[in-house]
Amino acid sequence: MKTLIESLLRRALAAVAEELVPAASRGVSVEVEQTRDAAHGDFASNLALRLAKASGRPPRRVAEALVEALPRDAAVAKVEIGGAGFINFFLSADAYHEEIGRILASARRYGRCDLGGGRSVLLEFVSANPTGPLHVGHGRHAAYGATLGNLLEAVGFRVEREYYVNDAGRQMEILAVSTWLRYLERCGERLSFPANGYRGEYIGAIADQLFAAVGPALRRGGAELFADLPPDEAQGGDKEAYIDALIARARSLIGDAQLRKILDFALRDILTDIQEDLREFGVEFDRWFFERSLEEDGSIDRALAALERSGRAYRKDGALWFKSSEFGDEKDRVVVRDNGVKTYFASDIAYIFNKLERGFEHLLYVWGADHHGYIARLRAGLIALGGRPDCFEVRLVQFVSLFRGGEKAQMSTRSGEFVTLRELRKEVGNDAARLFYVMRSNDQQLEFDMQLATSRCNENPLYYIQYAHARVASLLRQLQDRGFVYDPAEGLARLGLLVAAQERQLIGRLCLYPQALEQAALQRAPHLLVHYLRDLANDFHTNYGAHQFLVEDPALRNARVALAVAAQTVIRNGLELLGVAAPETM
RNA sequence: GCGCCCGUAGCUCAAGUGGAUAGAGCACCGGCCUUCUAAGCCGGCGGUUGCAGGUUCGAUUCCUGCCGGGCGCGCCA
Repeated sequence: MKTLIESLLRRALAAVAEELVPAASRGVSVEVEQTRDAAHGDFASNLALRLAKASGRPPRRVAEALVEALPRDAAVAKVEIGGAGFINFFLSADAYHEEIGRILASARRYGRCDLGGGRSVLLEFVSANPTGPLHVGHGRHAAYGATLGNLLEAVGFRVEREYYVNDAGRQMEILAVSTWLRYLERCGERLSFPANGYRGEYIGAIADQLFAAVGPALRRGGAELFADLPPDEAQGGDKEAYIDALIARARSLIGDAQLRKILDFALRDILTDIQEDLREFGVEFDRWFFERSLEEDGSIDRALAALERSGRAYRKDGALWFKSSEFGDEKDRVVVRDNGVKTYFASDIAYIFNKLERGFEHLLYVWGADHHGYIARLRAGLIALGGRPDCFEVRLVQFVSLFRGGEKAQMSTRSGEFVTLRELRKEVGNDAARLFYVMRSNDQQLEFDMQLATSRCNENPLYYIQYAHARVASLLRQLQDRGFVYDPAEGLARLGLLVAAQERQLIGRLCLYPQALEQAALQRAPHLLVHYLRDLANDFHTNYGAHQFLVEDPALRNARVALAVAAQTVIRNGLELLGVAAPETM
């Protein structure tokens, strides 16, 4: 509909271009927008305002000339000039009714389009370190990323969802040592737990399983364990140096192979938990990509070699540096430390190299807001490796504050005081969690009110939207109970009977769905879809309260029911993209 | 100090990437249930969009400078 009006305007512009300033009209793009105010019609264009200056005429005069030259079309009932010089288009009722017909005919597919043209997008999200269960912050990433993937698919992109598992590096060794120490406690050793260790209760549970599996085979005495270690934080020392020394000690006492076994034991347990958690949350991944594989298949070395070959890496102070400052980063970054250990950043570069090698046209990352400092350096890596800068996109998700009974809950993986995603889901349910997580703009900090999410009153947008869907289902059941038969074809043919303000409002809102969907997808803004659905539910409830549906007159009855079914269809489609159930009864 | 995000009604948030009179929900006040779910509907109240400039036909939106809040700035991961 929008494109139709744009083409009409373009033809009008071409017709009057001679009379106006030709050079000016050539550079102007024709823009048509939906109006916010019904008094301004359905669509409006600011074309005349934009041409006014170049043509040297008042905007309204330009608008008059354009309207004069506008071709006629059955879908356009009326054209007016409003405000400073807006051209307002009023659509015919038929144009709307045809759209309702498309909703009923397309049903579950309504709103989908091929804007993306099948272009491939690699969507990486969550990617939380497998050092503990997912907490409520990860839940927001999961809900946001999953919804984003659904939206992009709905508008025609081919989306691959990927989780990057950081199963290599120092934090994994800390995990292994933390698990081993808890295991030693199970064996009867008394020891002080390192400040930098993972303190969560889940470590103890893993240690229990480890003990059950291997018995006391990995037990070592406290004396040899702690002899000659540097001071921990509590003793005024450096907790990083202390944990590194502890890792080295563990390795010398039980051997590298055994430490690796403990690491894998803990990793498998935690990762399995994460995978189950996400699956239960309705968040699916096409691929779990392991950081370790980058080292094992030589990807890191290949990526570093590529940098060195192209002169984008150099040696200084015994370390290998990437000249990221040449590509927009604020300073160069170390990729191989002077002790020969590759940095996390080296893995990231190798991973992005790998993504490019796999042929993805667009790389979309969802990161926590605290990672914004990495955007510049990773983009630098991408450019250095030959990627197009515009195929790299990062969406930051701001923090979640959880409130329970007015109390703000603290979240920290190390302290073990966090609230897990699983706990949250259990308390408020998947539907409330999915909706609340994406209800706000991703770059807005989220205050997640668990009491609101569980409340069964109308403060809760989840119930408001779901209730609209259930009401239609209930209506259809009532219809059957009363011996009526719904005739969709007649309903569609009789939509002209629905001329009340509430009905016209609802019809208009329904027709906006494809654009709401497109906008939410292209702006990476699922919250726009939530707001649209809330508004739609509002229009539905208003209309529902204003009219009787199951009336004797079959024409009117079928028309009203058809409209209700169309509303139900759009609500169901929208909720599906959000990963929220559309219940038949409530 | 530098960088990123945010600042809009009493509260929680929108505002289709520069459009027309800045919108919802909650809270507060007042109406509507013997009829399809009152988990609902209708009406009212509520604003110098943090402050000061600038850009232009037009600014919550873009630019500059302040103020306030969050986060980040390692040969950590």
